[in-house]
Amino acid sequence: MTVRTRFAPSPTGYLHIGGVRTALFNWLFARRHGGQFILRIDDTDAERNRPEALQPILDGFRWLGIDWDEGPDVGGPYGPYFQAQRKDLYYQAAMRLLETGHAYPCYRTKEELDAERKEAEKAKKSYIHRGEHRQTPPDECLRLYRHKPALVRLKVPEGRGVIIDDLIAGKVEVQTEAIGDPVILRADGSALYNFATAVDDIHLKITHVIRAKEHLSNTPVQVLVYEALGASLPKFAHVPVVNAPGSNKKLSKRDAKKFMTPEIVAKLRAVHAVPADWTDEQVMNLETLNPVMVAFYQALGYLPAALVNYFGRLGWSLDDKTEIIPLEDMIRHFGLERVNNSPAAFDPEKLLWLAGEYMRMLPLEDKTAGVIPFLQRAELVGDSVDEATRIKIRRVLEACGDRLKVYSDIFQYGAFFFRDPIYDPQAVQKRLRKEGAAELLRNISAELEKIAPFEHAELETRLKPYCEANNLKIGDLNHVLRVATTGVTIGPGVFEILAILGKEETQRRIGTALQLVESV
RNA sequence: GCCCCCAUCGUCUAGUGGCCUAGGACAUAGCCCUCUCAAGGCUAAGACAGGGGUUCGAGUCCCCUUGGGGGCACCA
Repeated sequence: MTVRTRFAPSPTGYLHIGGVRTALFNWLFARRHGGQFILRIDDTDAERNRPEALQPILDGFRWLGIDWDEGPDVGGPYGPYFQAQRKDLYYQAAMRLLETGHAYPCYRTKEELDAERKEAEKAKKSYIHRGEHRQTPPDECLRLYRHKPALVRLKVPEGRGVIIDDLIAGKVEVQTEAIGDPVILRADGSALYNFATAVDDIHLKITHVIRAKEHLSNTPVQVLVYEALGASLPKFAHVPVVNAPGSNKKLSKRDAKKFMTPEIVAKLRAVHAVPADWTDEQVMNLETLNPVMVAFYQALGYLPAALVNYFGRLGWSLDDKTEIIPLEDMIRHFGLERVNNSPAAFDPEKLLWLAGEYMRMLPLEDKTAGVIPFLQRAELVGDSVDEATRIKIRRVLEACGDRLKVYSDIFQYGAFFFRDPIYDPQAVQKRLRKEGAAELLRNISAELEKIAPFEHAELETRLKPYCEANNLKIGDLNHVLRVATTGVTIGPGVFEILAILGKEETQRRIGTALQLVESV
């Protein structure tokens, strides 16, 4: 039997990290065993469902390279893949249960139920609902239901345990005494989650249900549905939740606001992920781009491979030391046996480190192609990039070396290559407003004028003797030159910078810097 | 309240009774390299939640306590 796994997001929010991790585990497991990975959309809750929230989810998966064999856009033999379009299936299954005596209609009103619940609470007993039609014969139940549709409840068998042999959580047993007869169908004929999920998983021939740990306590009910429907059980694997950084609380999209610190807002502005004329208030209220969402990392220019590696390692390990696990290796070795059975906290710093490692491994050509959209969004290069610009970008990237961990780091290390320097007052104060700095700059300028070709090696071999002759340290010269030509104190090596800028531009910037210093 | 689950450095993890004086990684600190910033190299600090058992021997098995999580819906 071929392995079939599924991920069933509900389009109520955007693709967030915990979901991606769960989806990735499903995907890896399917790929590892040459099976199929299915995307099913749990959109039965019309109130919370936002149709526009689906596209970002699909886009996010595609960006990460998590593809699905069946689901939205691609179809498949067991469709439709939207629960909202599968209502007939649930209804039919519920009718079958009614016929076979595994379910019964329940005419109790909400008020009555609430009262019973309150009573039980008062008596300090847990409330386990058992409807009066449990004992009613199937044909009578069916007749009643046809006559007057109502809630349909599953008849939970009494006096036995339900055992879940979970691939991650181990053996879990629950007594049926602790399970109230669950509603499987509302009076309007719509299905409830626990029922719809089981019906779908049966219909989709899912062999391995890999999902978040919070569903573990739902599983006994679903197992009972499987049994009532006469279906064979899939394997279950409940993946522990992902916790918020530095906490033992589950990472939640409802936490999104908390992540919107001034630092994050500044970061989003820096990468031009939001319109420049937005107020801080507007950016703060943006719920789609924050560290809980995958789109955030895309906007900042994280390499998708790094995210996949990170999420793969969050709760799963290859061995006792491997951190960087290329996708092919992950697929080859992924297994549920090595998934931890305790929650893991999301660590953005380790993710950043991994992003840097992947960026470092990326061929220059790919890096160039990847960084261009970021430069375009910031309007540092035009919409169409000609060959000369492309070569320049490549040279800039080469000069930046391993400094780039994510694409948006280009703004920090290389923006000045594509626009005039923005002189940082502190840098100017420290390096240019020093005694003799202006004169030094003028002298260097004269020296630079004599250098040809204006290349890294030539600059270095000519400027070093100059320093020695004038009793200067190379650093003294470079600091001044760096601030004069870039406006800031950080960046690639100064000789590389000058070579990329070219003699003319270098001289022009030195001139600007001199004017700036002498104007006050 | 009831039911279920979890527990190794700050964080991700290795560990399935002797290989553990508990290994690796991120982060942290120091040093080296160096024109800045990164990167890199070296070094340091840092954990078996607590208490009982079982055993010749326990991070590893059992029980209790504590702490945490999830569920107990006509949400998914």
